[in-house]
Amino acid sequence: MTSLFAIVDCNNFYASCERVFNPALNGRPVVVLSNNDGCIIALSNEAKALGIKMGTPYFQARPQLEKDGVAVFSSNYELYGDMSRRVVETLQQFTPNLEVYSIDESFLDLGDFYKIDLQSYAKTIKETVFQWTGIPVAVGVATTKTLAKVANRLSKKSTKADGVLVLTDERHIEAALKRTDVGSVWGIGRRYATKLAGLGIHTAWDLRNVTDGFAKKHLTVVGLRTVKELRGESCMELEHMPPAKQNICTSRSFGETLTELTDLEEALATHTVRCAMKLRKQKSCAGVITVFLMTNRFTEQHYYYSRTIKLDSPTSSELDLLRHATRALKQLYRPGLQYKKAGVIVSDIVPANQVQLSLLSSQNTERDTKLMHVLDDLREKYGNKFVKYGVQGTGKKWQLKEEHISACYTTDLSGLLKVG
DNA sequence: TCTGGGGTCCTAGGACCC
DNA sequence: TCTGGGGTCCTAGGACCC
Repeated sequence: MTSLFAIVDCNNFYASCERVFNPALNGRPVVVLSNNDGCIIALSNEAKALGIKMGTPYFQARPQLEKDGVAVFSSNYELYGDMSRRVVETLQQFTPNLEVYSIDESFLDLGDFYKIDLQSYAKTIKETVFQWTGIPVAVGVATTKTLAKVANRLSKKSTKADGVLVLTDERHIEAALKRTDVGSVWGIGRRYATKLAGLGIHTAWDLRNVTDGFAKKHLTVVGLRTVKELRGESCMELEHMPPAKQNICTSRSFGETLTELTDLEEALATHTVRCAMKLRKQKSCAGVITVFLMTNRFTEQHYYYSRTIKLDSPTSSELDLLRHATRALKQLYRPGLQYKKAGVIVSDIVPANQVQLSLLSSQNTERDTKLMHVLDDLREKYGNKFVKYGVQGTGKKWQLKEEHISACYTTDLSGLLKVG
């Protein structure tokens, strides 16, 4: 029984989301910026054609963006998250065996679909998603996830394929792998690509033909799996239910550099609350909390300052976590430093129902748990800003720079009032 | 002046134990 | 002077993904 996977990948996802609600942008170059309007993280095809590169700092690209009339957006994750959900719901019409791999990619298990015409089936998926959501996607089909990724990538490059490529024929696979740089293979990053080039491996086809021993020696067991997948031997299963996260991190750069303890406290308190909410959402508790502060990593050698605290017993209460985060911050803080970013990481994560309570704290814990339920419900109904702590402050100073944010078309009803 | 955020997995080496 | 060997746990660092 051979496996069969499709990967559905949204084209230039964030840029496409902006377009869905602003059709005047069709045919125009569009870019989307990272948090704080820092870097370019998404480009429409027209923007790519202008030679603009992913990851370029906004301030560097700005002259060209203005000259070429590129539409620029701050990232709007509320909008992208909602559009992502719509795409997934559409895909679920095709199969329940689906893995949401990232905000803009899903794997579909087509294990039993060999008998059907895969080419026209994949085309139907693509057309349906566009019809229902307005998001253009590309579909790659193959016997392993890694080969499906290759197919997906090539489907976007060929006008003949037009966003749909089924890669099951051995001759086609060979041709496809010969046309794929080794660095474009899923699992081979920049470092490995450079290393492999030094060893005479330049294409995906070269990589497919190395020995197992070579792969393991130079790329570890992870790379060996990639090589096997290129040969058509499926080593990566579909993951229906993503496992609970083992670390959860919430961090942001500040809109401007901060020096005062109280400003840092406000920012960190907000990150801590969000971290606790993520923790509770996956029904976990954390045994360790780390607070970090960063100064300018581009100009200073020592820019990362962190403090890790082991908790008496794992918790998901933001009251507990706030107390420890504040204590850690006070130990970390040095007057006179120009801080650019702060964050909270919780780790040593265990399922909430497995937490052993220490006898002394159990009464508090029970009360906290009830309180957290109430807070989560209120935030669900009225939004995150509805319930805030004094220590979170007004946030004016540290909040993100978002000079080009679009409206939350899909979730924000107040937008309708403004228009009407 | 400006340069994102949030994750995973593997390996090597040191600490520690018997 | 000499100072085994094997197992486990933890951490830091390095690689990758979107």
